[in-house]
Amino acid sequence: MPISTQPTDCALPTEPRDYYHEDCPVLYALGKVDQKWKLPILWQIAGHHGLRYNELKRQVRGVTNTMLTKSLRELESDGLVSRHATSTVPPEVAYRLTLKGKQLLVTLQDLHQWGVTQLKQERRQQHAN
Amino acid sequence: MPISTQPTDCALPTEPRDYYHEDCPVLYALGKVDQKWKLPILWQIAGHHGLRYNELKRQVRGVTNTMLTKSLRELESDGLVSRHATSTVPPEVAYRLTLKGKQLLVTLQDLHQWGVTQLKQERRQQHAN
DNA sequence: CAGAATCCTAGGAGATACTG
DNA sequence: CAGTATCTCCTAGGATTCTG
Repeated sequence: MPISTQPTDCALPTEPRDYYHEDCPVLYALGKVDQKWKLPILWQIAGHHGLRYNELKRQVRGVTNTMLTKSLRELESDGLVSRHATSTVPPEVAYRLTLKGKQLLVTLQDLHQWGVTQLKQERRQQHAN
Repeated sequence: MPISTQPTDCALPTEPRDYYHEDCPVLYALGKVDQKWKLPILWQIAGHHGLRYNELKRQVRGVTNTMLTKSLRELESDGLVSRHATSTVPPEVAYRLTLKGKQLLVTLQDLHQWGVTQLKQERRQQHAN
Protein backbone atom coordinates (compact mmCIF):
# COMPACT_ATOMS: atom_id res chain seq x y z
CA MET A 1 0.00 0.00 0.00
CA PRO A 2 1.69 3.19 -1.15
CA ILE A 3 1.98 6.18 1.10
CA SER A 4 -0.21 9.00 -0.08
CA THR A 5 1.55 12.28 -0.57
CA GLN A 6 -1.13 14.74 -1.58
CA PRO A 7 -1.27 17.52 0.98
CA THR A 8 -5.01 17.23 1.41
CA ASP A 9 -5.09 13.50 2.14
CA CYS A 10 -6.42 12.78 5.59
CA ALA A 11 -6.18 16.36 6.77
CA LEU A 12 -9.10 17.37 4.59
CA PRO A 13 -9.72 14.91 1.80
CA THR A 14 -11.02 16.30 -1.44
CA GLU A 15 -12.30 12.95 -2.60
CA PRO A 16 -13.33 9.65 -1.03
CA ARG A 17 -10.66 7.04 -0.40
CA ASP A 18 -9.55 4.49 2.14
CA TYR A 19 -7.49 5.47 5.11
CA TYR A 20 -5.09 3.03 6.66
CA HIS A 21 -3.42 3.94 9.89
CA GLU A 22 -0.07 2.75 8.65
CA ASP A 23 -0.13 4.99 5.63
CA CYS A 24 -1.88 8.09 6.88
CA PRO A 25 0.56 10.88 7.74
CA VAL A 26 -1.82 12.40 10.28
CA LEU A 27 -2.38 9.15 12.17
CA TYR A 28 1.33 8.48 11.95
CA ALA A 29 2.12 11.87 13.50
CA LEU A 30 -0.56 11.59 16.16
CA GLY A 31 0.75 8.15 17.04
CA LYS A 32 3.97 9.76 18.21
CA VAL A 33 2.29 11.92 20.84
CA ASP A 34 -1.08 10.44 21.72
CA GLN A 35 0.12 8.76 24.90
CA LYS A 36 -0.88 10.45 28.08
CA TRP A 37 2.39 12.08 29.14
CA LYS A 38 4.28 12.70 25.93
CA LEU A 39 3.13 16.22 25.13
CA PRO A 40 3.51 17.48 28.71
CA ILE A 41 7.02 16.02 28.68
CA LEU A 42 7.88 17.61 25.35
CA TRP A 43 6.52 20.98 26.47
CA GLN A 44 8.56 20.93 29.65
CA ILE A 45 11.74 20.02 27.82
CA ALA A 46 11.04 22.71 25.24
CA GLY A 47 10.30 25.32 27.86
CA HIS A 48 13.55 24.71 29.70
CA HIS A 49 15.80 24.15 26.71
CA GLY A 50 16.75 20.79 28.18
CA LEU A 51 15.95 19.09 31.48
CA ARG A 52 17.30 16.38 33.78
CA TYR A 53 15.32 13.30 34.70
CA ASN A 54 14.27 14.20 38.22
CA GLU A 55 13.66 17.80 37.30
CA LEU A 56 11.37 16.58 34.56
CA LYS A 57 9.62 14.30 36.99
CA ARG A 58 8.98 17.23 39.30
CA GLN A 59 7.67 19.50 36.54
CA VAL A 60 5.43 16.96 34.86
CA ARG A 61 3.10 16.70 37.83
CA GLY A 62 1.74 13.25 38.48
CA VAL A 63 3.92 11.20 36.14
CA THR A 64 5.42 8.02 37.56
CA ASN A 65 8.94 6.66 37.04
CA THR A 66 7.55 3.91 34.88
CA MET A 67 5.69 6.15 32.51
CA LEU A 68 8.31 8.89 32.41
CA THR A 69 11.03 6.43 31.48
CA LYS A 70 8.85 4.62 28.98
CA SER A 71 7.78 7.87 27.34
CA LEU A 72 11.32 9.23 27.18
CA ARG A 73 12.63 6.02 25.62
CA GLU A 74 9.96 6.13 22.94
CA LEU A 75 10.40 9.83 22.27
CA GLU A 76 14.11 9.19 21.92
CA SER A 77 13.74 6.27 19.54
CA ASP A 78 11.29 8.36 17.54
CA GLY A 79 13.94 11.05 17.29
CA LEU A 80 11.92 13.74 19.05
CA VAL A 81 14.24 14.14 22.04
CA SER A 82 17.91 13.41 22.57
CA ARG A 83 19.52 12.01 25.70
CA HIS A 84 22.84 13.34 26.95
CA ALA A 85 24.44 11.36 29.78
CA THR A 86 27.70 11.79 31.65
CA SER A 87 29.31 8.58 32.86
CA THR A 88 30.01 9.98 36.31
CA VAL A 89 28.72 8.86 39.70
CA PRO A 90 26.08 9.98 40.35
CA PRO A 91 25.02 10.16 36.73
CA GLU A 92 23.80 13.31 35.05
CA VAL A 93 21.31 12.90 32.25
CA ALA A 94 19.87 15.75 30.25
CA TYR A 95 17.06 15.56 27.74
CA ARG A 96 16.76 18.04 24.90
CA LEU A 97 14.38 18.55 22.02
CA THR A 98 15.66 17.62 18.59
CA LEU A 99 14.89 19.73 15.54
CA LYS A 100 12.33 17.11 14.56
CA GLY A 101 10.72 17.46 17.96
CA LYS A 102 10.60 21.23 17.74
CA GLN A 103 9.04 21.05 14.31
CA LEU A 104 6.38 18.66 15.58
CA LEU A 105 5.41 21.01 18.40
CA VAL A 106 5.10 23.89 15.97
CA THR A 107 2.58 21.95 13.89
CA LEU A 108 0.24 21.97 16.88
CA GLN A 109 -0.22 25.74 16.87
CA ASP A 110 -3.37 25.73 14.74
CA LEU A 111 -4.89 22.94 16.80
CA HIS A 112 -4.03 24.95 19.88
CA GLN A 113 -5.80 27.99 18.56
CA TRP A 114 -8.88 25.92 17.77
CA GLY A 115 -8.85 24.62 21.33
CA VAL A 116 -8.58 28.11 22.79
CA THR A 117 -11.58 29.25 20.77
CA GLN A 118 -13.73 26.27 21.70
CA LEU A 119 -12.85 26.49 25.38
CA LYS A 120 -13.84 30.16 25.37
CA GLN A 121 -17.19 29.33 23.81
CA GLU A 122 -17.79 26.54 26.32
CA ARG A 123 -17.13 28.88 29.21
CA ARG A 124 -19.40 31.53 27.74
CA GLN A 125 -22.24 29.01 27.46
CA GLN A 126 -21.73 27.74 30.99
CA HIS A 127 -21.75 31.29 32.27
CA ALA A 128 -25.04 31.94 30.47
CA ASN A 129 -26.77 29.23 32.55
CA MET B 1 -7.66 26.88 37.58
CA PRO B 2 -7.91 29.52 34.85
CA ILE B 3 -7.73 28.58 31.23
CA SER B 4 -4.58 29.87 29.66
CA THR B 5 -5.06 31.94 26.56
CA GLN B 6 -1.58 32.82 25.37
CA PRO B 7 -1.10 31.42 21.86
CA THR B 8 2.15 29.72 22.76
CA ASP B 9 0.86 27.84 25.79
CA CYS B 10 1.18 24.11 25.35
CA ALA B 11 1.82 24.30 21.65
CA LEU B 12 5.31 25.62 22.25
CA PRO B 13 5.67 27.02 25.75
CA THR B 14 8.00 29.97 26.17
CA GLU B 15 8.31 29.47 29.88
CA PRO B 16 7.91 26.60 32.33
CA ARG B 17 4.49 26.00 33.83
CA ASP B 18 2.14 23.25 34.78
CA TYR B 19 -0.05 21.56 32.23
CA TYR B 20 -3.41 20.17 33.16
CA HIS B 21 -5.37 18.21 30.63
CA GLU B 22 -8.57 20.07 31.48
CA ASP B 23 -7.04 23.47 30.83
CA CYS B 24 -4.71 22.82 27.93
CA PRO B 25 -6.26 23.75 24.59
CA VAL B 26 -4.11 21.24 22.73
CA LEU B 27 -5.00 18.31 24.96
CA TYR B 28 -8.62 19.45 24.87
CA ALA B 29 -8.59 19.44 21.07
CA LEU B 30 -6.77 16.13 20.81
CA GLY B 31 -9.25 14.62 23.24
CA LYS B 32 -11.94 15.13 20.62
CA VAL B 33 -10.29 12.97 18.00
CA ASP B 34 -7.81 10.61 19.66
CA GLN B 35 -10.15 7.64 19.60
CA LYS B 36 -9.34 5.04 17.02
CA TRP B 37 -12.07 5.69 14.44
CA LYS B 38 -12.97 9.35 14.83
CA LEU B 39 -10.62 10.86 12.27
CA PRO B 40 -11.33 8.23 9.59
CA ILE B 41 -15.04 8.88 10.17
CA LEU B 42 -14.61 12.64 9.93
CA TRP B 43 -12.54 12.34 6.77
CA GLN B 44 -15.12 10.15 5.08
CA ILE B 45 -17.96 12.48 5.96
CA ALA B 46 -15.92 15.45 4.79
CA GLY B 47 -14.97 13.75 1.55
CA HIS B 48 -18.55 12.95 0.65
CA HIS B 49 -20.18 16.14 1.90
CA GLY B 50 -22.43 14.02 4.09
CA LEU B 51 -22.93 10.27 4.44
CA ARG B 52 -25.51 7.75 5.63
CA TYR B 53 -24.84 5.25 8.38
CA ASN B 54 -24.33 2.10 6.35
CA GLU B 55 -22.43 3.93 3.66
CA LEU B 56 -20.12 5.22 6.36
CA LYS B 57 -19.72 1.73 7.74
CA ARG B 58 -18.69 0.48 4.32
CA GLN B 59 -16.20 3.28 3.73
CA VAL B 60 -14.56 3.22 7.14
CA ARG B 61 -13.11 -0.23 6.63
CA GLY B 62 -13.05 -2.40 9.71
CA VAL B 63 -15.23 -0.35 12.02
CA THR B 64 -17.93 -2.20 13.95
CA ASN B 65 -21.49 -1.06 14.61
CA THR B 66 -20.64 -0.53 18.24
CA MET B 67 -17.70 1.74 17.63
CA LEU B 68 -19.25 3.58 14.70
CA THR B 69 -22.36 4.46 16.68
CA LYS B 70 -20.38 5.37 19.78
CA SER B 71 -18.02 7.57 17.80
CA LEU B 72 -20.84 9.30 15.91
CA ARG B 73 -22.73 10.03 19.13
CA GLU B 74 -19.66 11.60 20.69
CA LEU B 75 -18.77 13.57 17.57
CA GLU B 76 -22.33 14.84 17.51
CA SER B 77 -22.40 15.88 21.15
CA ASP B 78 -19.03 17.57 20.63
CA GLY B 79 -20.59 19.53 17.79
CA LEU B 80 -18.25 18.22 15.11
CA VAL B 81 -20.90 16.42 13.04
CA SER B 82 -24.64 16.89 12.70
CA ARG B 83 -27.24 14.17 12.32
CA HIS B 84 -30.16 14.55 9.93
CA ALA B 85 -32.86 11.89 10.18
CA THR B 86 -36.14 11.43 8.34
CA SER B 87 -38.92 9.79 10.32
CA THR B 88 -39.82 7.43 7.50
CA VAL B 89 -39.72 3.65 7.37
CA PRO B 90 -37.08 2.57 6.71
CA PRO B 91 -35.28 5.52 8.26
CA GLU B 92 -32.77 7.67 6.42
CA VAL B 93 -30.00 9.21 8.46
CA ALA B 94 -27.34 11.49 7.07
CA TYR B 95 -24.26 12.75 8.86
CA ARG B 96 -22.60 16.01 7.88
CA LEU B 97 -19.63 17.97 9.10
CA THR B 98 -20.39 21.12 11.06
CA LEU B 99 -18.35 24.27 10.59
CA LYS B 100 -16.61 23.48 13.85
CA GLY B 101 -15.73 20.04 12.48
CA LYS B 102 -14.39 21.45 9.26
CA GLN B 103 -12.28 23.95 11.12
CA LEU B 104 -10.83 21.20 13.28
CA LEU B 105 -9.80 19.16 10.26
CA VAL B 106 -8.09 22.18 8.75
CA THR B 107 -5.91 22.59 11.85
CA LEU B 108 -4.38 19.20 11.09
CA GLN B 109 -2.77 20.33 7.85
CA ASP B 110 0.59 21.21 9.39
CA LEU B 111 0.67 17.97 11.35
CA HIS B 112 -0.14 16.17 8.13
CA GLN B 113 2.74 17.79 6.34
CA TRP B 114 5.11 16.84 9.14
CA GLY B 115 3.93 13.25 8.84
CA VAL B 116 4.46 13.21 5.09
CA THR B 117 8.02 14.43 5.52
CA GLN B 118 8.88 11.93 8.25
CA LEU B 119 7.36 9.00 6.37
CA LYS B 120 9.44 9.91 3.33
CA GLN B 121 12.61 9.95 5.41
CA GLU B 122 11.75 6.61 6.99
CA ARG B 123 11.24 5.02 3.61
CA ARG B 124 14.50 6.47 2.33
CA GLN B 125 16.38 4.99 5.27
CA GLN B 126 14.77 1.59 4.88
CA HIS B 127 15.62 1.60 1.21
CA ALA B 128 19.26 2.34 2.05
CA ASN B 129 19.52 -0.95 4.00
C1' DC C 1 20.56 10.38 40.42
C1' DA C 2 18.24 7.99 37.11
C1' DG C 3 16.16 4.59 36.40
C1' DA C 4 14.51 -1.11 36.15
C1' DA C 5 11.35 -4.95 37.51
C1' DT C 6 6.84 -6.64 38.91
C1' DC C 7 2.29 -6.77 39.55
C1' DC C 8 -2.28 -5.07 38.85
C1' DT C 9 -6.47 -2.69 37.03
C1' DA C 10 -9.77 0.27 34.29
C1' DG C 11 -11.72 1.04 30.10
C1' DG C 12 -11.15 1.29 24.97
C1' DA C 13 -12.15 -1.70 21.62
C1' DG C 14 -13.75 -6.20 19.29
C1' DA C 15 -17.26 -10.15 18.50
C1' DT C 16 -21.71 -11.63 18.26
C1' DA C 17 -26.56 -11.45 18.32
C1' DC C 18 -30.81 -8.95 18.22
C1' DT C 19 -34.60 -4.98 16.78
C1' DG C 20 -38.10 -0.74 15.84
C1' DC D 1 -31.84 0.92 7.50
C1' DA D 2 -29.77 2.25 11.42
C1' DG D 3 -28.83 1.10 15.09
C1' DT D 4 -28.79 -1.74 20.69
C1' DA D 5 -27.34 -5.02 23.98
C1' DT D 6 -23.96 -8.13 26.01
C1' DC D 7 -19.89 -10.26 26.55
C1' DT D 8 -15.05 -10.66 26.33
C1' DC D 9 -10.24 -9.28 25.68
C1' DC D 10 -6.18 -6.58 25.60
C1' DT D 11 -3.10 -3.20 26.89
C1' DA D 12 -2.07 1.64 28.30
C1' DG D 13 -1.22 3.23 32.40
C1' DG D 14 -0.72 3.11 37.67
C1' DA D 15 1.36 1.37 42.25
C1' DT D 16 5.03 -0.41 44.51
C1' DT D 17 9.56 -1.99 45.34
C1' DC D 18 14.35 -2.29 44.28
C1' DT D 19 19.38 -0.78 42.34
C1' DG D 20 24.08 0.43 39.68
